[in-house]
Amino acid sequence: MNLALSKLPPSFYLRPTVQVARDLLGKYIVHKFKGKRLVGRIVEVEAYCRNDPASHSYRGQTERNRVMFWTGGHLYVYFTYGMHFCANVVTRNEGVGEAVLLRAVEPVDGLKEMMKQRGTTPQEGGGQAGDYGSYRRIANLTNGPAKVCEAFGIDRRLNGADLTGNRVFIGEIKNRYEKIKIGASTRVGIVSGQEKMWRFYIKENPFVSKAKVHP
DNA sequence: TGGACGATCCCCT
DNA sequence: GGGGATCGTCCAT
Repeated sequence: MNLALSKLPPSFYLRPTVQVARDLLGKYIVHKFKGKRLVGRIVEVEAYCRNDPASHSYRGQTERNRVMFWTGGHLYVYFTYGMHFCANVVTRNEGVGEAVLLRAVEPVDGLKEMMKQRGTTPQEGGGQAGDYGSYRRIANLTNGPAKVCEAFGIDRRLNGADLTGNRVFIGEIKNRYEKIKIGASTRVGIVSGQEKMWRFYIKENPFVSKAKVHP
C-alpha cells in the first residue's frame, strides 16, 4: 500500500487541544523506520490540558515533560511503568504545555515490521500465505498507547521530533473527505471526581483499545 | 537519598 | 478479574 498523504501544517497543532484531539481521528501517523514506512490510522486519543491535574504539565515544566511546553507539532514521548513508552502530539503555542495522547491506531502499512516489533509473526496460529491473521490479531498490534509505540518503534529517541518533518509525521489523504462518528468518554486510568470527557475515539471501530473505562 | 507510584500490558485463575 | 513486572521521575526527608 502506498497512500498519497499530505502532511498536516504547523497551524493544525496550534489550535485548542480538545479540537486537535478530535481532528486527529482518521488522520495517519507515519514513521520511517529501518527502511520501512510504518503507517497507522489514528482511531483513539486523549486530550491533556493546562490546569488539568491528570496532565504531566500540571505541576510545571521538568526535565521529563519539557517537550510538552514546546510549540505545537512536536512529539512528546515518555517512559512509564518501568517498561513502556507513550506518544503524544504537542499542541498550542510554546510555553502552554498541552498535548494529545495517541491511544490506538489501525495498522495500515508495514504490518510485517509492526509484528516483528511486537514480538509476533504473520500466520502464527494459522492462516494462508500472505495472511496477517485475524482481525483481532491485527488489532492487538496497536490497540493501546504503549502497543502503538512498540509496534511503530517509537521510543525516547523520538522525544521532541518535529511532526512536520520527514522522519515521523501526521498526514491526511489528499482530496478525501470522510465522515467519522466520534465517541467521547472519560480518560483511561485517570482517577478524579471531576474527570472530563476527553477521550475520543471512532465509534464502532474495531481497533479502539479494549482498556476498561471506569464509570 | 529513598520511597511511592505511574496517561500499561500480559498472563494467570 | 486480579496481580506482577520494572524503573524513571518527583518530592519529601
